[in-house]
Amino acid sequence: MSTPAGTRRRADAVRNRQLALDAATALMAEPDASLTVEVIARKAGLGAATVVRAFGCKDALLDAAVSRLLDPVVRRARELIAETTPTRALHVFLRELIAFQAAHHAINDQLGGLDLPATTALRADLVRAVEEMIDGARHEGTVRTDIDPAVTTTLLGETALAVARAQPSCPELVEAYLTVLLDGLRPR
Amino acid sequence: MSTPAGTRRRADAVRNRQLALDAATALMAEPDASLTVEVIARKAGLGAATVVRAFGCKDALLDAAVSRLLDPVVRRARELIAETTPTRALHVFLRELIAFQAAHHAINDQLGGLDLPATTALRADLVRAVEEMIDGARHEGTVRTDIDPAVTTTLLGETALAVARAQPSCPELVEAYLTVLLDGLRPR
DNA sequence: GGATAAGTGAAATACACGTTCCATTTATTA
DNA sequence: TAATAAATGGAACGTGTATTTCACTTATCC
Repeated sequence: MSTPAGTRRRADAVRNRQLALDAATALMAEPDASLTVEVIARKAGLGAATVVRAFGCKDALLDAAVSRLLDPVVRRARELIAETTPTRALHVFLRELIAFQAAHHAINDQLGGLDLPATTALRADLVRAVEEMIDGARHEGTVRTDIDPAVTTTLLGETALAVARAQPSCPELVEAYLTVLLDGLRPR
Repeated sequence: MSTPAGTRRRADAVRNRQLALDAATALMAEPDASLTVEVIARKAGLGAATVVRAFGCKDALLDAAVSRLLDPVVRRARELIAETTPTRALHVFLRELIAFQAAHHAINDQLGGLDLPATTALRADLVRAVEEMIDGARHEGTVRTDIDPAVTTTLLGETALAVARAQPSCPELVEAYLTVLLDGLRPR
């Protein structure tokens, strides 16, 4: 379904698709990059038409690029769940998530009202993983049980994103956030 | 400097300026409104050219509209500071601020990288007011003193905004946020 | 009411995009 | 190497914007 249908795919097309993906991914780590097809194409050393053709449309390219960045984050969440206690996993992961978001805030800023299927699926995976951490931490007695787990997850996700956004102009924010939020989440 | 320079200003021009401002202000309360000059003009019953001319450029109109919405919020902050204890002021204002932001999230979403002088000034006033509340609450012993007041203010502002954004899809979020954050802010 | 300058808005312009065309180039295979 | 289909990218196109133009309308003042 994704491999040769009736005809062959040329090697240079495959390589160029990869170049476009690399360029887009790299741009997402650059604050204030504009992420237009032109800019991505120039960075990849390709024409704009080639970049678009390789993915069908611009949004598909963005979806692929974001997914590639998000995938290791989801893996990391699962790894932490497997290797340590839920409480520790939650604390460590939250800090790492903020760092990731701060380093790629194009992902959150420029991609507001877009339909990116692969990205959406990965985000769901990520939410599931955090919910598992919170659920485990509740059983360990380190997270309050008077707030719905799903709401707690949303609260964490949204506020962490906000902190990541604002971090560039206030580096101390992250530590303050983690201190206040994790304290506030403890049972009374 | 803002009143008649060498010639007269016609009454209908003044009235139309007001209509444009009203239209823009109203649109900011409508979620998913597009805030283009065309849309604003149609809503005001005017031509696009008239709307632009009344303010010089679109951004100046947006600046005026946002300022008009933000001004009462700043006044309310000062009123609370004058009328009640810092701790109570902080709690009440935070809840009201979130409600305001949720009701006008066009202000936060569509106006990302714009230069809006009046709005920026008002935002600074608002930050100052919240800093006063936090400072007072610290002296009352309800807010921890191991975090810099400015950082605390930033933390409150950014996370409150995030919660307001997400509220539509999760109404319980606001109460959860206020509970967790204000608990987390208490001295240990 | 008439003269005059101010104001109006539909249409033209300018610009930044994503996307598509198509004449040319290039990989692939025999 | 020749034949063929795939791929390329500069240019054209379509769309959605803000802004400007200009022939016309209207408020203002005598």
